[in-house]
Amino acid sequence: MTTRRRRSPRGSGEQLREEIIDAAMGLLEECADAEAVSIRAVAESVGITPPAIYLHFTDKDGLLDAVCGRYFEGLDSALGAAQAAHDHPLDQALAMGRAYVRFALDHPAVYRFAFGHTGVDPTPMVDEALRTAAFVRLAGAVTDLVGLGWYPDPASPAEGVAVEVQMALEMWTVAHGVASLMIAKPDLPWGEDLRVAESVMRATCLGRGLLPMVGEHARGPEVQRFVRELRGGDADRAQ
Amino acid sequence: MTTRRRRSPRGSGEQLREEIIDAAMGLLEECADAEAVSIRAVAESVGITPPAIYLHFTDKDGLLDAVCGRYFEGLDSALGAAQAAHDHPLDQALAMGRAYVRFALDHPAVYRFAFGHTGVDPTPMVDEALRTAAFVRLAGAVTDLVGLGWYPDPASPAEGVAVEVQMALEMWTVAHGVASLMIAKPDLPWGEDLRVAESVMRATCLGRGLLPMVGEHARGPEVQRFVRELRGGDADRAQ
DNA sequence: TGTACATCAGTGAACGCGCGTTCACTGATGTAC
DNA sequence: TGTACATCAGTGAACGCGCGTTCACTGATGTAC
Repeated sequence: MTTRRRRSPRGSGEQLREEIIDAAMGLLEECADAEAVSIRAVAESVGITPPAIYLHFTDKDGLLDAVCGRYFEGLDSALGAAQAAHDHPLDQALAMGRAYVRFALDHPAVYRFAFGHTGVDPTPMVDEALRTAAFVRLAGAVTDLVGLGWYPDPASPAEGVAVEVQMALEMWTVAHGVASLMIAKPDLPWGEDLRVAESVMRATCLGRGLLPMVGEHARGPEVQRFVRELRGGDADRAQ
Repeated sequence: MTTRRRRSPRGSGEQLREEIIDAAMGLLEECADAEAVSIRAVAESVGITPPAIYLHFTDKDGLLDAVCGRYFEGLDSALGAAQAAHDHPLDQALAMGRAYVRFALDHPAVYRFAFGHTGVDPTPMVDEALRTAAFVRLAGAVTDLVGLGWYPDPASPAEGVAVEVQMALEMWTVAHGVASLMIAKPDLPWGEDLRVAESVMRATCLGRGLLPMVGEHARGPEVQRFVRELRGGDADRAQ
């Protein structure tokens, strides 16, 4: 049992609420297991009694939702910083991918928890995904790329889904794959830092642009220009 | 309570063991939640009493390990069939990627459970991964591709890890990303069947080969040959 | 073929535990006069 | 400035529950004679 905390003054209920979220997030990371995060453990960690939690959250799910919300806020903030550090949308997209993986690795247990439930929720997941600021941010950079002609519309657009949404989804998939597998299997030969992430994201960006481009007739110079541009700013882009 | 089952004859303890694994796997898929799989629920599903489980497994973890083992057996078998259906190692790699995603989507809860724990286990994970037949199979196809000159050794080999291991790891990452995110967010605009998986895996194969190839000097015809070959057998490769 | 017996797969009841949540309460904080 | 009082953030004790696991047991199965 930690020391008893001073009672909050009248108007500042919000502060304890934040402390509870902090504690829950800390326990989740510490134990690396969502089942170990109990109302009792969170309360003890904050220095209050279990029932006090219910003054700030309707139930345990409410608390865990808040933890996820906190994570996504931080994620969007990290992606925003990564985006702001670059001008070209390709650099922005790659930087956001790196930031995404890095942020996930910094909060592995929360990340696993946030993506460890099926999407059969009350809230439809499409809306949730679109409302997720992080995904919108990524899709924005990809849209800019399409606008620059890097990713021409495919010959056969699939099911009326915009090409930039498809591509943002694929980039998200790749970043998620790296983050998720690095968390699940940290002892695989990942090499130093984000080497694999960098390589696979770059390969996807390159290959994804080339696939439709060479579909009907292989346009040599165009392919080479594309490749040169993608490879051009390596030194600047490497973080 | 289901009907009481006939007692197994003397030598056939193995059969009930398999039935218990089946039941646990079924419950896991049904509830889509590992916490819902209790010893009691499994026992009731099989038609035995809880203590009988302990005649076949040391404890609950032992049972869940066996469930994962069953999954990985099936996965390797599915990948084997996919591989056997093609001659060219690139076709084999892509087919195995598709089979990986398809098999994961067929057992979403088990997949999530198998990848939902950190690798800080007694068994070192590198060994486990290398012993995993499925990964060895994929790495084999990639090794064949390297042998055919599709993926030349990089100018700067990273940390002494063989290029084919790096590439197999990246392909695994991509397939895992698709499977994992499709399971976690089924309502995203994935399109029909494995469209996104097909696209992103193909893009990775293409871009991954091009990245080192154009590193020092952009070799035009070589790039085009590569691209043509990759795109050549579309009709044959589409499942 | 018939009977006594050893084996051991599975049972029934119970254990201790930690959990999420409730409810009547307490007592420090801030306010009205 | 001093006092009585309302508010409400947090407490303490308890609830019912389902869990993993144990242990002495039962009784069908197979075997020895």
